[in-house]
Amino acid sequence: MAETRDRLVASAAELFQRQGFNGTSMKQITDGANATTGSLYHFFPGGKDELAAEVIRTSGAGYLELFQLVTAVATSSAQAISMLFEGAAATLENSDFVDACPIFTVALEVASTDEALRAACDSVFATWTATATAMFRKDGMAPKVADALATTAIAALGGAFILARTARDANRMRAIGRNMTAHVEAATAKGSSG
Amino acid sequence: MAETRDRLVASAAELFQRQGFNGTSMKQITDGANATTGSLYHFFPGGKDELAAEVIRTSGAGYLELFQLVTAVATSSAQAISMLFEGAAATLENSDFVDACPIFTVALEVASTDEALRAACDSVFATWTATATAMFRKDGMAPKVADALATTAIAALGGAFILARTARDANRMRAIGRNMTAHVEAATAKGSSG
DNA sequence: CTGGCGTTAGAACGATCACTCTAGTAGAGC
DNA sequence: GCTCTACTAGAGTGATCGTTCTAACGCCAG
Repeated sequence: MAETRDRLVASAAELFQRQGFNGTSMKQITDGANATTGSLYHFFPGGKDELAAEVIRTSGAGYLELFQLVTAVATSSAQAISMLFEGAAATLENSDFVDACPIFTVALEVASTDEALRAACDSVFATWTATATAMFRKDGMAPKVADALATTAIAALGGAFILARTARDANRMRAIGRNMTAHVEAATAKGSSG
Repeated sequence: MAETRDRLVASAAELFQRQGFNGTSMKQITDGANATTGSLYHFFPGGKDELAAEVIRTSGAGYLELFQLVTAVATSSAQAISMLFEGAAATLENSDFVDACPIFTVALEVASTDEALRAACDSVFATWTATATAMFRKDGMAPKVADALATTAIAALGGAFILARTARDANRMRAIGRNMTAHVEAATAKGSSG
């Protein structure tokens, strides 16, 4: 049963995205994973911090893969952004607004209090930004411009999670998505012409 | 000494923006306010939840006032947005990246687990959105367009707090601010001409 | 001085926290 | 069969959690 470790990570990820890092207890994690305390500390001797770091890495890599899939399918950067926000809106609706991104949530919560987790979140954001930057650069955008635009898109997505979930209204996510799509379209036009 | 209540709210607000709702204990709050448990439960019989709701209301009103001040000084909507992000970037730098907005933080943390706090955060976001919407409407924007743009700007600010604080880099906040400023400029031009 | 009121003081409560520890099971290699 | 290793099981640790409770304080009214 090497799957126990995976179940623990999955359980923690789900709980973190619903109730955050500090709001989630080890007991909830083991219960959700059908595992025991002994197993948890066998796989993660570093305790909650080590488990959380693994959750952030794993989830971060998963979302990155998802984004790369979207960019592969999309016919333009703007469409990729549009699909990204629409997907997030659908996820929110389908989970009755309980599921947000665990990384945004944990990042905001522990950035000032847990250096290891802060660094882990930062690494994940860096991979996302790099991928989005590469996409925008294909449109002929200058490196700095593409990087700033990628950062903006990710920030808008993170903020959209906050607002949409707090309002329990996925249309808020969609409205933000439309604005970002238009912004990317404008930036793309300018970048490829200039 | 009616100030004890205020000190408790101020202490809680500061702690919440640094370490979140669940990451902050009642002892930390009373210590920071130079108050005792008895005083805390005298002023807030509803406990941590009631205190947090008051923090959200008070902080929310404070930021609203600040934003209204900015709009009064700014010569355009775009400039107001620019000033807003610049101010946030400066705050982050001056606090060595420990101080974020307590409302964004608490909202993301408890939106799924504490209905009263979720509603309190939602109310605050609604006042912010309404004020920003009104500003954009003065530029001739249609109601729905203005509302979506206001929502986008606030989301970008919230997300910018996450990214800038996690990266410990205020320039990330500034880059996002420049993008949003440009986006508002474009929307303003379109709104007032169409 | 006496009584009442708003506030403070902080000990004490049961619950739960993250975590440790010892005992045990299951399967592979010999 | 035996041993070794990987993993599971869960009771137990002290600390800390949010909260309750009783006692007392300072101050004004009579």
